[in-house]
Amino acid sequence: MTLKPLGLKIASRRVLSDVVTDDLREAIITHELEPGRRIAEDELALQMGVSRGPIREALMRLEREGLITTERHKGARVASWDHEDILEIYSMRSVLEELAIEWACKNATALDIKAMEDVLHNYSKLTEKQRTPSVVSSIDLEFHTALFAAAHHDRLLQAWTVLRSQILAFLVYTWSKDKSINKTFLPSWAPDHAEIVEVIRNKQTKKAKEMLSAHVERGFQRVAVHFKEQPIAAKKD
Amino acid sequence: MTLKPLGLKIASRRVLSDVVTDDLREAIITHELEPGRRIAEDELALQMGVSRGPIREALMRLEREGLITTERHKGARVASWDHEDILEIYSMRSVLEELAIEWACKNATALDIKAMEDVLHNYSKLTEKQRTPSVVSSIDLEFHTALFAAAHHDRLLQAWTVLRSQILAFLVYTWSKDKSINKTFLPSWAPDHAEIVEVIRNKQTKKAKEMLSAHVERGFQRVAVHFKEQPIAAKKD
DNA sequence: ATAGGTGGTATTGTTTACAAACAACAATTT
DNA sequence: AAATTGTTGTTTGTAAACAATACCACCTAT
Repeated sequence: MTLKPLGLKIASRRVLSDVVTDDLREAIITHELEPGRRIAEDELALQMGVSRGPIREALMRLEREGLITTERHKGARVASWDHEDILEIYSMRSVLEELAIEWACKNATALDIKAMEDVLHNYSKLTEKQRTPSVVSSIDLEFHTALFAAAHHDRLLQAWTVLRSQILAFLVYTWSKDKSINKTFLPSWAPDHAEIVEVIRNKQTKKAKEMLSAHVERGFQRVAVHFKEQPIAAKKD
Repeated sequence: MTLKPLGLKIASRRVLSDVVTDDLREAIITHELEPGRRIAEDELALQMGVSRGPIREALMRLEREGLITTERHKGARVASWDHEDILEIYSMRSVLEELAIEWACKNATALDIKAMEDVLHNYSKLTEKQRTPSVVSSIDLEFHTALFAAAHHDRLLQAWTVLRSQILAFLVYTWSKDKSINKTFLPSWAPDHAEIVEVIRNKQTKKAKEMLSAHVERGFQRVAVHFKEQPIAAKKD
């Protein structure tokens, strides 16, 4: 008579450097740490109550994600974004998502489709007031993450993870300054994404790629207007 | 009367973790460390005569490059490659190179073009005997690196750097086992790549993308036959 | 007054020591 | 004999001290 072992959820063995990484990422995305801001290892270690080891590890990971930049013997700074960065990020995103949806049409399981539909469902449950820039941005990227997961292409998913962090880092801030988004973007969000799920389910690869390409392009246009040749923050001391 | 300071080439302030990273990468690419091999921090630190700090940093970087895999509290292993990996890598490479050549057609400077031609020139200077798998692989990837550099797209170049390491890691080994390569691949290398330079110079974007797509596809076909459903090394120990 | 050297200070790079987690095996119980 | 528990050894995670580097202000000499 053995007890069923399930339900315990052992909390996935998080280690200090994981906690530091997540906290720092969150601080950067919310602009609690503004772009261009200097990050000293000692200062951060003291503030978070850990030694410099986990801090250094977290900084390396966030550098890989493109959220900070580092120089030899000079330390780290929160990344800042200009028009060129937006162009790079969205051009990259475009080709990656096209590849993703192509693979998703081939490899998506019923479970993968359901995961995407769950995101749509979660969005539909939001009240008017809950649709803040931060929440909608997260859900939007959550959908696309589900799409990349459905491709079953490890390297592609990893590349997306990097882009995703960078997109979140400027998107939340950008949208919070753009009230018009609520009228032009929110109403079409659910039908647009439902349409994407549908073509994947039907494995209409060609149509899927065209739709997603246009989808990403529209996203780029919405964001790009906020980065007309001027950085949102210059590198400061 | 001050001496002219130039010529010293201070070697760009390489730091211990850089040396460890490069040495380890080299060892993995040459299969001095075979795929699946366990890497213990202590052992490696002792062997290279440094402490575990720089070792850990190097391991993290190589994990980012996809040359090793790590698990919580369980350490690192040299990555091993199977058919699925090759499929992922070349599908990724295909879309990245198409984006690269598109941007290169727009942004390449005379210097960028010259850099690519220099690679062609270096290849042409090789004697028959110097055209070993290792040397030709390196020069081939060097050309494509010059192509990505010509795109002037930082994130794209970085993504290529990751793929490049992985490709080198299995290519050198694979080709060393394939004598037929010498007859089918080597003779067409120079004209194929000269053609690519030409369309970039003439900014024939559409034609360039088609050519490069076919070029990568041929590369995939050459490699894929060596990975028919069986890994080149199973995880051992 | 300015160019160039000089030293102090703050910060990163590295080492060493210690703690915690994991894996393998021995001992004990049923 | 099988399974569970305890123990031991190995390896990674973390902390804290030490060394090297870069930055900045000051000083000196022409």
